[in-house]
Amino acid sequence: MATINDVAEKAKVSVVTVSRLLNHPEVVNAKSAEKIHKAMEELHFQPSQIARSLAKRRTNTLGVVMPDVKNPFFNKWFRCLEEYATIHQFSMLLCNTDDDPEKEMRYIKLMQAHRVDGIVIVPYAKKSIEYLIKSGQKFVLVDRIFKDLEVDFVTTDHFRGGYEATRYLISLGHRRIAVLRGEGYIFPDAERYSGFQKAMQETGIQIDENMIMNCGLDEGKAYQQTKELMNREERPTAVFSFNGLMSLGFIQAVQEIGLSIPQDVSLLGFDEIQGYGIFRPKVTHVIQPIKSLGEFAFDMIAERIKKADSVRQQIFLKPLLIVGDSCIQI
Amino acid sequence: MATINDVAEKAKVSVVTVSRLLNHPEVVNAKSAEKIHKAMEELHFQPSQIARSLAKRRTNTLGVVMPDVKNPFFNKWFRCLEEYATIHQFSMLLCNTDDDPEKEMRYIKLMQAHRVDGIVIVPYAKKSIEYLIKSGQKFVLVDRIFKDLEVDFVTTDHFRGGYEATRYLISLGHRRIAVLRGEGYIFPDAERYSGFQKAMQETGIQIDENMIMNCGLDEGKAYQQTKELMNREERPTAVFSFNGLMSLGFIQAVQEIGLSIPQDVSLLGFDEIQGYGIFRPKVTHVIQPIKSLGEFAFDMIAERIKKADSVRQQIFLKPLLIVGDSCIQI
DNA sequence: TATAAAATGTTAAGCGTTTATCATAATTAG
DNA sequence: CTAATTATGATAAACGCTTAACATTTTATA
Repeated sequence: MATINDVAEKAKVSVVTVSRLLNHPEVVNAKSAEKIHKAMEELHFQPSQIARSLAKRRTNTLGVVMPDVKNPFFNKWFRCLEEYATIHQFSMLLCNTDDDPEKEMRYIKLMQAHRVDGIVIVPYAKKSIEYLIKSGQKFVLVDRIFKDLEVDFVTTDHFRGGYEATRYLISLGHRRIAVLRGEGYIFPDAERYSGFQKAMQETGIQIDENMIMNCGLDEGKAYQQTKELMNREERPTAVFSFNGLMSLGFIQAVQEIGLSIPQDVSLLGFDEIQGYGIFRPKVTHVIQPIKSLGEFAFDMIAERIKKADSVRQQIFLKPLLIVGDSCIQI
Repeated sequence: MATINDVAEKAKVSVVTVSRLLNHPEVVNAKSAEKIHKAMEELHFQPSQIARSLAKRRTNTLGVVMPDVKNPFFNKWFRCLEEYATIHQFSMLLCNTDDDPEKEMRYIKLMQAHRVDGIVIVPYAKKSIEYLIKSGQKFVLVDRIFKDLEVDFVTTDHFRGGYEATRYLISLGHRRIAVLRGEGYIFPDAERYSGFQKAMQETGIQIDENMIMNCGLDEGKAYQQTKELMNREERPTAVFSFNGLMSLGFIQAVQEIGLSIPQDVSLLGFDEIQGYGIFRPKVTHVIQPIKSLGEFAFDMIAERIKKADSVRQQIFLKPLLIVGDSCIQI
């Protein structure tokens, strides 16, 4: 591949002028610029980001470390981040940890070896974050945070999401509310649950611990738990499901049992279901401002890259309750 | 961040020895190796991939250019590729084209600027591939190919998938078979349809063009088309849906109309449905060897990187028909 | 202990850029 | 036409590593 020298030669200017055009186009005059551009075209020249990175100590690339792009929430978020970052001339190195602490650590170090300018991470282990801090790495946390760590982050206000959803169910007259939740020690899940608790307490409703179902992460577990739950003598009148996949498992199980939503049980879900647009009844659900989660994440890391000592930012974004037809007044 | 010089100094060896350890560990003896490793640890040293890349003219990174990670098929594939590539010490720069030719072109050039060792691409525009060829870029095509282009590729044998699925439906006695297809000019879709045609012709069944429904890409269109299709006087006895999202749209529409699968209509889908594991009836579907698509893609590009003149590889992988309960004999 | 082999060091160039400094040339203004 | 501006050039060092060639030291072997 052609180098800057080849371009200079072909355009009959010095390499310095070419470099100037690349980095400070305003200081080279129109004629030269044109000659150089022409030479670049002809040679299919693309300045080596590698060499530039080395010289400028800036790679213009971001490391994105997340649990799993297969997860619909994360892949939507990633796309938003990518789109926004691309506009700002950043590329992304992507890796998936599967919530495995060792992978997470390994990948973080890999990103550092690549000298990414910053890391955007949806973390799993606190230890990883402590390492990031102590190694002086610039980074921002997304979605999952650690309350006692003084770092930049942007996340949905999961507590509020859980709270408002629950209040909504209560306002419809529901008292026996079941919860399909995931890994309780992960921030979003824990917060949503706290929100749920608060709403229940505030309104003086006793939480029935037997109706708090732990469903891991996938729809299979939620499906099984639902079968068990809905075949009890005393069924819940409403179910609050903590993510889209669980909602799916719930719906399927309920259908098989021969019950219907919302006549027999109301459903309120967190996040969307893949292909949800056509589901009937439309499920009432809490959505997260995914686009903003991507854009804030970028803005924050960009800011931090610009000045290491810029003020710390901790942003909680408001979730939104989308009312469908899956919850009824009782 | 510490450099190789700092390490050398701390370990009281020359930089060359450190470099040797990094690149040809077999030539440095155990004691020195240990000293150096210790120094690296203490300094949190990570060799700069940037500097290494520049010196070695090798980045050990792959550019992955694909339509959209949000697509369940692609994100599964990407994960397989990532996992396998990581084992072989490759990192991945990822970008999504949304099947926009201009984005595709821009991203390809971006990858080149980053001097990726190779590009793995699920292409959209033929023009992009022609550019790749003429610029001497090393690359492999995945899933979507151009038959008249002499390049490395790995893809599912979509023709065979379409053919075998159709033969299966025919073997169950179906004659009025409808197809929910997507963008016909994209290779997989076109091939699946050709396979369908061949099977129909071979068995002397007339294709009813009115039952070939174009559904774009999303479940919404498939949903609408299904509603139209299934409300006709003469309904198909079976439907062959070309992807998971469409199957979803179909299922929902059929349910709403009040028909059931497979009693009123059989369904055979290509690819899986998100959360399909719990769907009842289990839908009969053709699956692609996603893992192999990832691993072959990597092996091929790795081979090509090793020797530019290695023999061209064009691989068609066998799809697999998974029989569920969504198709019945009539 | 002499000799061969293995490990390390020294030096230097190179990868493709950027950037600073200073000098010179071209253009514009007065 | 001269002085002030503006644009370019020449030169060189730097970014952090690799690699080759050769010299020297250390270790193992006979």
